[in-house]
Amino acid sequence: MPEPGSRHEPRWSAAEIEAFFARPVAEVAPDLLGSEVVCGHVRLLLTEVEAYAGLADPASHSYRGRTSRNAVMFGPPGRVYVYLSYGVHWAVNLVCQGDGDPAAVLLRAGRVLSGHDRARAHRGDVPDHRLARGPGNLTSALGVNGPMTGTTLWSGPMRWQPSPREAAVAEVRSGPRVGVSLAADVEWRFWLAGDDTVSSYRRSTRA
DNA sequence: CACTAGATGCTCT
DNA sequence: GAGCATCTAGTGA
Repeated sequence: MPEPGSRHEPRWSAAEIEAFFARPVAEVAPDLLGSEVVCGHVRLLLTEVEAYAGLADPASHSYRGRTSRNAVMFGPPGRVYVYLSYGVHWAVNLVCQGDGDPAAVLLRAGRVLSGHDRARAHRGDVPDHRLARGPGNLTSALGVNGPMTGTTLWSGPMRWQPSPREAAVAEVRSGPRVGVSLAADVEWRFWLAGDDTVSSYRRSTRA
């Protein structure tokens, strides 16, 4: 939780956060690099994300319409969409755009800024740069889980704040999304160049 | 480091 | 039943 007086105290209101995520998902995704999420005692700087749109994006969970799993994507922006991947790992998305226009950004990797001991308690004995490398590892490090789906980024268990103004913005790279068999060449994966917390690219064997 | 194989169980057809 | 928005351990260079 942010402590008063620290540089991590909230800078944006709920309305400002909602407006940030109300934009087109492919614009929001690269803007998230360098911003921070907090859950429990773990704080993370985002280093790798992927954009998923709706009806125009065959790789998106919302492509084939609303289901019980993806319902949150169809709601207002600034919410958390959590789903179970491969029946084993939680993955977390931030809902973008607006009501009825489903889109979200998948959080793929981050650098743990504080709470290393808590993150390691969830993840086991791995080096710092691997604590939150990969979508499943990221949620594990943060302690994010399924029941958190639908909560807001300003009043829920997982909070988000933009990059500190003084933060030096590293170079952003983009490329195809990891592991998708449809729209496998759409370059909607974004990461910070040269960062060792970024996961490695794997193309779907079906693509 | 690069690459591969197999476990895993939920979601949707 | 098919297909996963994945991970780790294992191999070999």
